[in-house]
Amino acid sequence: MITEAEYLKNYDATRFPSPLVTVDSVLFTLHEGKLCVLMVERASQPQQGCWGLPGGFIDIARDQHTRDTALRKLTEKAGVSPSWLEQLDTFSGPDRDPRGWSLTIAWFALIAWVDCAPHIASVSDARWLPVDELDGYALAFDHQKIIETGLHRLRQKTMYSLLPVYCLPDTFTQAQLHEATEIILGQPIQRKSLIRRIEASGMLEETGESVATGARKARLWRRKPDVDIHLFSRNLLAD
Amino acid sequence: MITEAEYLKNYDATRFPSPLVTVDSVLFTLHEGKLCVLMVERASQPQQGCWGLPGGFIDIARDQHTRDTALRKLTEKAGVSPSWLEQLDTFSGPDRDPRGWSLTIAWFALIAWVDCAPHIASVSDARWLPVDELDGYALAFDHQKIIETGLHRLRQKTMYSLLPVYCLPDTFTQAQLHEATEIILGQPIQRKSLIRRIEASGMLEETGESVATGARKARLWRRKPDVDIHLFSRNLLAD
DNA sequence: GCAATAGTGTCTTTAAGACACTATCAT
DNA sequence: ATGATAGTGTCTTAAAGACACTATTGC
Repeated sequence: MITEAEYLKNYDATRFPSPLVTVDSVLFTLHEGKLCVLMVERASQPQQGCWGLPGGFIDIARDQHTRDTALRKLTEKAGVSPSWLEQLDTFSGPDRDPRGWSLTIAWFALIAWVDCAPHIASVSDARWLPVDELDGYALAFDHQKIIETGLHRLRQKTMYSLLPVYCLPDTFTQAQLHEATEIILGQPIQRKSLIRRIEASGMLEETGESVATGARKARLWRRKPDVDIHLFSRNLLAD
Repeated sequence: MITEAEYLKNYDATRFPSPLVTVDSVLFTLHEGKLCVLMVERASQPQQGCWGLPGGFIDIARDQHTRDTALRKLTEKAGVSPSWLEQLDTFSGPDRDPRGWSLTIAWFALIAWVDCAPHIASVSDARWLPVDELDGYALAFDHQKIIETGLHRLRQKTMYSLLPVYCLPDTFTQAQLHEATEIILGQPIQRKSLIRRIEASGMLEETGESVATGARKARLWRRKPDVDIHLFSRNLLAD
């Protein structure tokens, strides 16, 4: 019987073959009436030239969690950290990456288009692709499946929370939230239902300002500082 | 510019330091009116003698997914594969394991107590621990936190599905499902609500048999073969 | 004034909560 | 027959759906 200290002194982490571990993020935004996902053109092998999710290897010297890895890679590509970031799922297996048995920890993120538009416009390898046009692109590895999982999470959570506010700028109108919700869910939503939810959630507050949108001015709203997301006990579109 | 084939020929997966990757499972069951989690007494270092979740390293020669790793380890410890198995979350960081930067993929599982009682009784290192008595045990690594995350998942999902049926034997009465739901949620549930949900879910069917429970006989139910779980659009206990 | 968008009032619908009622079985 | 547990009927309640109504603004 040895002590833990003795055991650790002699421990060799490379004795057993271990999987290749990466972290990838599905970052959604809304732009011109479409739901888009941030994709990066792969500059190097493998799958060079394909479009892949922003991600990469964990830097065990710098990252305290895989969340840090996700944030680091997203900040590199989008120039800003997302408004929403949560773990999505992991994807693993011997065949998903030609380099061998691999595992990716996928994160799910949201951001307002305006918050990163300038940065993304300035780089040539990152681009917002509308999710309904992904068929036209060669996607790397199993990233198509990861995106679908992210889409499913986005739609589910939109049914029982105000998650779409994290796709909007700091201040926004009820109409913007309404449009965002309809784009994500792909069907019409009663305006009244959303307004009731804004009230009931306690997540949002009026800024006091209004903006002209062509007709009557609309009041501006923002998320209360440091407020947690509110989960409703019923879904929208319950049929 | 090199081709992918040339690149792969020269690829060395050990060039970059990579995290220690494990798979752990939170397997819950119900026994004697208590919610229990399967724990294993650690036979070797690190954290020898502590109680930990059943889990271990991925065997990249045998496991096609981390799900297979979870199943392999659970079958070793519980002697049977769980009725329910889904991915829970990942936990990572430089300090959670003394061997170095580590990552565990946590799975969430349910099984009926009777299905693995004989096997667990036959081994000395695995035991069902009631979740409300875990304070009395030295738990390994961050397994306390992983269990709490599993508990949260179990309680949330119980509010909008019939998930507790996966903690019950193949055939069961409405009263058993009712009791299971109340134990998991920790508060009384209207019998009528559950009966309505059984009907509406389309997941269950009567076996045609009845069992005596002391008074009037109760009808037996089972899950329809290969049926998917039904998600309700409202939660129980919505207040 | 009129068109257009913002915002409200209120009736209907759905599924849960509450709880009393009836049914069946062992004794 | 009685008591206990199984199972039903039905009223109330909470929140979404539907949709018509009023309010405000630019022209």
